[in-house]
Amino acid sequence: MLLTRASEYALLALDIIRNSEKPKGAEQLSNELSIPKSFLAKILQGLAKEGILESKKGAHGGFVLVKKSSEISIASIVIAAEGKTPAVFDCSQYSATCPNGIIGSCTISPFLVTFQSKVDTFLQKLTLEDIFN
Amino acid sequence: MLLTRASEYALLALDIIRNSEKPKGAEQLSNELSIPKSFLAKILQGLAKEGILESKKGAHGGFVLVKKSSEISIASIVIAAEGKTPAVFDCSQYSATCPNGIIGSCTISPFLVTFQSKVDTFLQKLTLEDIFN
DNA sequence: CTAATTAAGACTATTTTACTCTAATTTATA
DNA sequence: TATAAATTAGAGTAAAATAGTCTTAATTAG
Ligand code: SF4
Ligand code: SF4
Repeated sequence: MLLTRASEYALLALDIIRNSEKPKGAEQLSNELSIPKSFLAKILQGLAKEGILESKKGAHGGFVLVKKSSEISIASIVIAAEGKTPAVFDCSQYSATCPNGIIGSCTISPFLVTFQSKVDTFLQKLTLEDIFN
Repeated sequence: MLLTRASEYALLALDIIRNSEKPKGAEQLSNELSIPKSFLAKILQGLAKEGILESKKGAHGGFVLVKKSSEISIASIVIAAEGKTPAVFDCSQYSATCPNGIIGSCTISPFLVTFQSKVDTFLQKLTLEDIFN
């Protein structure tokens, strides 16, 4: 699985948030989507940290979009939700996790790197607006 | 992670096997690649079942390629190694695992399906020969 | 016959994912 | 200014997937 629940929940929540005038609270979103509140809250906090959402504390608080849908890439959302960019494989980003220490001379490494870059590009080019239209 | 160790080991092993005249045993491969023998054996058995490798039992046995490298898609290897096609997400193949039962009306499902199909196509078009050249 | 090898399947260990819980902080508004 | 409604932070837990192990059986070249 390239994506986890975190990305799913982030995208589902963002679709609701972008269609709302007022800030949407974590509890309200979790009800509408039938997903665990604490978990969703965590994810939304992550999106806020990355500057995708603005969070308003206190009564009548909640989350609102800061940018236009067309200015938010799916890549940025997924990275914020997962805490890292989704990897095709351990070493597909040269993250130095080769158990054999053979990165560089590995026969399949070039394939993995190309594959990863295809995925990266796909996600970077797509925006929130794209996927909901 | 879209791919697991099983795919990595399968590909690394296949590169050695295709460059060998004689059948390659699981033990020999596991030594050359420094990967656990039992685990590799399991994976090779899977490749044999899918008709990617031929296995020869008994003394001087081992594994050989049955088709030409250019006739073996990476997709078929990965499917054999993983036991299933690598999924972008739970529901990206309409495998009916939607916890909300909203497949069909889900706002992000179209995106997931397109993403999955991009990945599928990429892996289907690539052959063993391609990635080692 | 026998040593070398694959086959099959149950089992275990490790890691990652998917949460949960509690306490602290902020803020609109009554 | 008190209060209730929210986010924030971080530790902790449960479940699932990954990555392996082990043992026994079946083949087969020599
Ligand atoms: S051996 Fe190759 S594929 Fe495996 S981790 Fe190292 S670089 Fe990556
Ligand atoms: S809600 Fe949408 S994304 Fe989530 S599992 Fe169901 S169909 Fe897939």
